[in-house]
Amino acid sequence: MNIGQASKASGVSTKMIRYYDEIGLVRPASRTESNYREFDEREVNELRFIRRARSLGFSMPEITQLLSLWRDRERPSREVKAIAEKHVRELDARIAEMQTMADTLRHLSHCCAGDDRPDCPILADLTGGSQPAEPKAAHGRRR
Amino acid sequence: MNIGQASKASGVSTKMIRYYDEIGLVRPASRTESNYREFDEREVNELRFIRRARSLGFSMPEITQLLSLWRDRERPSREVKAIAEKHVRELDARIAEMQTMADTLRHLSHCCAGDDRPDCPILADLTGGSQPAEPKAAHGRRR
DNA sequence: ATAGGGCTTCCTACCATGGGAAGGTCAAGC
DNA sequence: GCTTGACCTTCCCATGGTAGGAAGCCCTAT
Repeated sequence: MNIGQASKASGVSTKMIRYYDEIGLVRPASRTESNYREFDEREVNELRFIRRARSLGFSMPEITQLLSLWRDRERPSREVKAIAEKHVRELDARIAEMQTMADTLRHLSHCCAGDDRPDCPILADLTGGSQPAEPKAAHGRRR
Repeated sequence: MNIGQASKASGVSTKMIRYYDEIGLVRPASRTESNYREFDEREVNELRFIRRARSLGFSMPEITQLLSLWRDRERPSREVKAIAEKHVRELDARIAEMQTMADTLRHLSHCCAGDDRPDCPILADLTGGSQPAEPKAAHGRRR
């Protein structure tokens, strides 16, 4: 199987297959006489594995770990589970962050008339934001 | 005010201030005789604006739009609101995507014993994933 | 006047991905 | 056997937002 067929079979672009090869995520593919990479079912399965893991948001280092566990028939499932759970925690953290952003914006949008007038709580928030702009009344500056 | 002071006052790194300058997000700062950039309160406010908008997840193109609306005292708040709402929709979409990933992984984790044994539904999913691997038993392939 | 720190520009890297060019290779049809 | 077109190879470039660093100029305080 050459790279194009492996690409179709795995759903990973030829670009990315070469890249994974280059960074050592998969073992360097064997080559034909004329220097073409050649792939077998096993390697295609690895590519599919990577594709699926990427689609679940795993980082490349995580995938490196997962791949080596996957190759190891003696692995303790504990280790796989630990990686997955850590990743879930990271996802949850990022979700919470974005949720906070979205909620803030929803609130501001809700308060914004959205008509022809220029007054806009959204811009007001961006202006002042978390920093209270300048106190201006310099003598009694709190904090 | 030179770039270092503007950076402290705005919370934007000098690196990023120069970058925003370079890509034209803020107007090129005026220069002293010795080619130092100089900033006034108004420019520092713009930098704060950008920082706050970044922290709400707006992209640079969106911030470009927001900044120009912010500078325009005649803007209709409608336009600001539209940008914010579009961004909220994008955030929600990305949140939903990540939520799906997290839920999938939570389910798989839940099904994984997480002990010394090698059997692992997480790896099994990554192997077969959405693609049913190869049917192998070729005659009766469901779906 | 000298030291130090701030300023300038320019180059590099990150990460995963894709676009494209230049040139070698294979297979099919004549 | 030769042409054609599809495929392969490597190499370079770009993305986006941020950071690190080097070389060299400038300012200020001692």
